[in-house]
Amino acid sequence: MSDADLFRRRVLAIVRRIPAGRVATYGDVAALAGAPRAARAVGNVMKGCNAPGVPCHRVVAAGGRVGGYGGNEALKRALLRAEGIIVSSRRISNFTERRWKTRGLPRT
DNA sequence: TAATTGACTTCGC
DNA sequence: GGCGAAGCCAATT
Repeated sequence: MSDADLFRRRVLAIVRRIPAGRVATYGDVAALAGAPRAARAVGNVMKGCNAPGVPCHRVVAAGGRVGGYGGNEALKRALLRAEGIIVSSRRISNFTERRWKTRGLPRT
């Protein structure tokens, strides 16, 4: 078990904790995982999406952008919308409300 | 071990 | 709103 594996496990655990109808950004997940600048690394972990029960579609990009989904970005939008998240083209309209906040403080 | 890649983020044009 | 460049981190080859 290497640190990298631990990081991946941590990311998956965090994503799994995202409640339905809420979304978190790659940066947020990365920060919770212990690497505030590892948004890209989080993306790499999600790419695997090996763990079942992990709603990878609830992880979106910063600024309310949907981000990607292995090429099935349309599916991701559909899943999010099905959970009450309003998505326009590639942006989440109510992103600020639906964002999964652990501290309740938006960045200033 | 080194180089490349990617579901990122931010800034500038 | 769209496109490109630089910076960042971990996984993969």
